[in-house]
Amino acid sequence: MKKSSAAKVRTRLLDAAETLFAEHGFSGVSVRDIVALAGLRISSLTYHFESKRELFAQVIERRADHYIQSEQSSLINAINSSAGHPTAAELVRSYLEPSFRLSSSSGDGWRNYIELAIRSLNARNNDDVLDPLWKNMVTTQNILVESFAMIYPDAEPEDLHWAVHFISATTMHVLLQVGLVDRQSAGLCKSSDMDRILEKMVPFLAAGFDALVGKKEAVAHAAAPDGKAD
Amino acid sequence: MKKSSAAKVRTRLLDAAETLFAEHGFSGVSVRDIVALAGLRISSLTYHFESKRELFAQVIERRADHYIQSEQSSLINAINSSAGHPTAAELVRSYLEPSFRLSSSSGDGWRNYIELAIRSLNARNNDDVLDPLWKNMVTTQNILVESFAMIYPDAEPEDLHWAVHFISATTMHVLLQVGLVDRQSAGLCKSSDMDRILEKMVPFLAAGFDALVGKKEAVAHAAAPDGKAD
DNA sequence: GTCTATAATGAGATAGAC
DNA sequence: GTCTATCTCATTATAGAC
Repeated sequence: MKKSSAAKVRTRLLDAAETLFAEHGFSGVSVRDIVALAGLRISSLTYHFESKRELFAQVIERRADHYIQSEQSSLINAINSSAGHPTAAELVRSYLEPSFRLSSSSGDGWRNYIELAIRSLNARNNDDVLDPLWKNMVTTQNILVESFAMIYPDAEPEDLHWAVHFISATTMHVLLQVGLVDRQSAGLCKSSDMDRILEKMVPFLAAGFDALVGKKEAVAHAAAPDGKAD
Repeated sequence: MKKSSAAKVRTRLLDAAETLFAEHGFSGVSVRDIVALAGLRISSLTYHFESKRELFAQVIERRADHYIQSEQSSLINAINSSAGHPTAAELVRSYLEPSFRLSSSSGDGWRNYIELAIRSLNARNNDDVLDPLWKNMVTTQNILVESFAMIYPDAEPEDLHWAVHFISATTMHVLLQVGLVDRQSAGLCKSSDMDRILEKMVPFLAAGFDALVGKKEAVAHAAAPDGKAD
């Protein structure tokens, strides 16, 4: 019962830390809170991780590769499966889908992780621990930019970056599942209903993208059925 | 030098707290940090504010009315000045403009305040201190929903709320000025360039809105040049 | 590997001189 | 109104028994 529960204790500590960090942030949580939730003692935490900060680092690291890979392979898959010419809506959907699916998967683990990652990356104070996550996020964004560049070959690079900026901004905030929309709509919309949000968000963002980047001499949303669409 | 600097000391403490809370969050800052930045002693803080939490509450409260009023009056103004029939782009612009203007106004005060407010509201753990801010945010959102309902009378209420959700999500994240777009574009776009962002963001969001809400039996992104557009 | 016990430091808040 | 000095408690981390 010692060797096998060793790994399990480690996992329990990571899970507890993930939950609490997601809820209250790094500074808002004490190691006492963490070991209490895990049903352990402080010294057990120090045995498996050398410090609170190191524990945080490993919480971030644990799911990082899986998360990044899900996003990037989904994008690459969308490009390949459409013979290198996906629609804007397909690209947006393939960008959103992995995060949304993971965030609403069973258990709170992935939701907590995604919220923690987003809040950490959005903080002003950028801990070195987050550097790999940052780097991979930049890569993902650029895959999206380059994918869009393929279907909008005349677009200004600046506009592509702004559009992707807006897409990721919306995405990151939506993934936080802040309850504002629940309250403003008196319960008609739920910020946790990721399926419905995906359905509504894809056309919203695709049209925004087209308006910002796909104009040139044609108008975006009015009568201009030339090329582009098929 | 005592009476006149009394108010100034209070302000210095509020300013220091605002700056540090915006940078590191409530839990990430100690009262020692705050009084150090203000060039004072802890007991001075306790004299003017009874506790750290009370200081935080007054930081939030200090600019709340001005902030909320700017947003709401800008929206109401947009409706009135267009004789009750503004365009989607006008509405979006009037929604964004006050926050953007304040955020990039001289000094860091407003930028810090807005970031602090957004991060606090987006936290899972909702302190009672934020209740008035929450309430006013919901009101603002509903003004926007109702304004859009005027120009899209056939829209489903649910879609209006989702669209406003996406608009506010983008806005809140953009206002945080996270440097992702700076890095992904290698400096071509700056997340602090609020003027340029406003210029690009208005058509993006307006088109997204139109695609989500302004459709009905027509298709969103393909050739369907009937009615609607004029 | 996990425990109890405790060290060492930092936290928020207060007392009382001036 | 602001200071110095201090209280009290919570925090991270470690020592050493088992």
